Amino acid sequence: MTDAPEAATPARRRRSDARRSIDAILTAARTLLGERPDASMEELANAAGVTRQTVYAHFPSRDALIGALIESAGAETVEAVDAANLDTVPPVTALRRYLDIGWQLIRRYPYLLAPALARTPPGNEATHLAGTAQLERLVRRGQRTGDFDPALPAGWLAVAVIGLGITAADQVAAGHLTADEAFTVFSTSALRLCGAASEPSASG
Amino acid sequence: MTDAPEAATPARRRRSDARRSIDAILTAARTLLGERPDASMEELANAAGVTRQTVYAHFPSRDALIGALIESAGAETVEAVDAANLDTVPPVTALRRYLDIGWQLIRRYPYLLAPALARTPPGNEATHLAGTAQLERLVRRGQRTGDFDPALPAGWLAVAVIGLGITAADQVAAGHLTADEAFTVFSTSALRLCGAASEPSASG
DNA sequence: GCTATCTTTTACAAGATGTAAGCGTTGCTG
DNA sequence: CAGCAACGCTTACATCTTGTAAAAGATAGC
Repeated sequence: MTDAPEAATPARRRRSDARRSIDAILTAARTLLGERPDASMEELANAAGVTRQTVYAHFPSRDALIGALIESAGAETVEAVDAANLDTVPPVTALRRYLDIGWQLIRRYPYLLAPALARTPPGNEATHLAGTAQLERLVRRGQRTGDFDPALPAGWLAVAVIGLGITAADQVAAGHLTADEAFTVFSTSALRLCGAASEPSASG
Repeated sequence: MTDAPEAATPARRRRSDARRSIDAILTAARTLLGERPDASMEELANAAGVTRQTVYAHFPSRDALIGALIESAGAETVEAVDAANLDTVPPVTALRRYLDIGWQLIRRYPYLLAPALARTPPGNEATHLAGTAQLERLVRRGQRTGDFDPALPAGWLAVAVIGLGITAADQVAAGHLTADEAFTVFSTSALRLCGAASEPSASG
């Protein structure tokens, strides 16, 4: 999950306290950046219980740290989606499951949609793209089977659905919707956008 | 249009060169921040042909400058929407016009959706809200007349449509779509989201 | 216990944001 | 046209933040 900073070195042996520090930094950054995306490196280090230089010892720059966070959350989600066996269920059901997983991602890692962090640091677009690629494949399958409207390109629908999720999360953050309300309108909107035949929004 | 920085002082008399400086700063900031949202105040000042301190003479802080930009663009758009007489045409037509105006706003002022600028500086949420309020009213009218699906709350649909526009603009910026393609899928998606009966996407 | 590794301390450099005072310049206005 | 007030420019300073660097102390692993 929480991968080593340098992706180049395949499996460098680290001392236990080093791993502990890295984990503490990532955890502290997750929570603190979720509240204040412009927190300084010093604040991050203090929250993690280490000094600023220790942070730099593991992450060469601020962008690298943020990149590790995004990478971590993205990989986790891709894994969850893969484990959900979306290819073996009807497209509408698969989309519902995908929305559910994606919504949990946004809720658990609110820092992901913090404006200052939204600009993807170069290098880790791969994971982000992997997430949308999964959705795009799902949409394309649904269009082939006739469950989704093929009028709009699958690539667009994928990013549009993700955009709707971000909008919904923003509404929660702004206090305009509760989390449950937001997920309901998000799901309904995403299904409608994909042209799915309107079905009862039964959970599960 | 380009209003004075301090909204408190109602109509303070300014010298002509002061107005010229303010205008040069705003214009330069528009273009430069559109390209590089993290441009420094010094770069902004140089682009405007003034010194950094002159910028600070008119805008007390960076956020204040950005706020003035957003305020300016927002007011301009609200004005354009008001002038479009959206209340006197069928809701679907009105929505099409609104999408057109909104799209032009995004295209003309790409800096508006730059991540670093997206966090609205406190104080000028009013104009932004005014823009969505217009859309929300439009959607609500369409729901009353039966042209739009009333299943989803109008407030959500309004922000969701705007979110779709931002997503579409992002796709253009990322080079995944041309501007024309993006507007097409954006319009189609927005209409579908509102539950508008599918009509030929005739322009005008 | 020894040693490589990790953390901390201390120091430095660069860049950005703001603040402030002094002086020259420009544009109104009488 | 002359004077005054407003305005812009220069210079200087303070602070915060990022990032680099080296040396000394602490710790884990063997």
